[in-house]
Amino acid sequence: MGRGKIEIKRIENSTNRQVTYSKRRNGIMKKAKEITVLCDAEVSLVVFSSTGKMSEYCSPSTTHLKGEDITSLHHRELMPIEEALQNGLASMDYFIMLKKNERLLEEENKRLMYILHQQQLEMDGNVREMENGSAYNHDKGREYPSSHIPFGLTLQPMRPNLHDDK
Amino acid sequence: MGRGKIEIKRIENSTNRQVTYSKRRNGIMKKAKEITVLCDAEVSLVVFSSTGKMSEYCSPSTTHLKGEDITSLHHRELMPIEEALQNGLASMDYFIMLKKNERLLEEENKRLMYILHQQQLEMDGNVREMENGSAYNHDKGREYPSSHIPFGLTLQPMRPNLHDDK
DNA sequence: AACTATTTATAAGA
DNA sequence: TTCTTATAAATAGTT
Repeated sequence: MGRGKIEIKRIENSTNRQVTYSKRRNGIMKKAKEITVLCDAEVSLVVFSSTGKMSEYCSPSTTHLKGEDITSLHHRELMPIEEALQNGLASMDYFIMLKKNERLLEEENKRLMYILHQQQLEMDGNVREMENGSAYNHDKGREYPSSHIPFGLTLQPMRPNLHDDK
Repeated sequence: MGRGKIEIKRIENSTNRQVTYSKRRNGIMKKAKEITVLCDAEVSLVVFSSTGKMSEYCSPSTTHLKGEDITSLHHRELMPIEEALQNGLASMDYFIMLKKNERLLEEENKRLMYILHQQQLEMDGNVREMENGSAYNHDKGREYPSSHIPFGLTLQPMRPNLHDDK
């Protein structure tokens, strides 16, 4: 879409490549914002130029979960994962599932950090309260202020041989 | 770019919104591929529809780290994170940084799982070898087969009050 | 799922 | 580089 048609292959001229990069980066960022607004979508877009410079766009609700989304998100996405874990799926399956939702990955990361911290407290002999139930807490939202992170899924990390354990 | 000009605001009609989403998602994915090829760029694009369905494009070298990229990636991205952790930044800062790169988030998740497992082994009294150094391992790639995950960054999760610890 | 009238993006030129 | 503009490409509304 310009004065002439171009083939989609690497632009060898470095100056042209940079100019085209700049124009098209602006274009794709604009498109990302538009689809977010028009279609109520969530978008994460990260672009690195060949010189290593990063540009990024992230739709607002991807950064922080909105309260009203949490329950439906849980039922749509977390429950199947929880069931899969309870059925003893190995960690690779677990990650393949997690990969389907970046927010989950981020939250799971936070929760792992929390569990890790709890374990460290326990190892240090100064744990206060350590839940051992497996039920997901349906009552609370899933925002994790740095000072207090609720305990969620009971994870069974890195136990690859539980498939037939039932 | 259509029969009529539209305002960039949420499309209220659900059917139209879905149709537009589908068209524009295809469009932005195409743009992502094109800028990758034309400009030798790296792109990560993840889009969620309002119904929660994910589509993603990831330029080839972003999907799986190529050997030759690892060192430069490490210096560009991991080192600052490692330094930040060692300087005692709280977990929120940590995640904001991690958020800049989905690969890092996923890998960090795997590593947390690994550390967690190691701790569990240690608590069970059957740990075999537990590294305690903090140096990142430059010699190996960063793929994590489920059977053996290398130990990477030494994390200090959930210690929000270390800022002035130096 | 196609079709097309228009708008939008952008390649090349200034 | 930034601005311009002819043209290619994307897509809104229609069938």
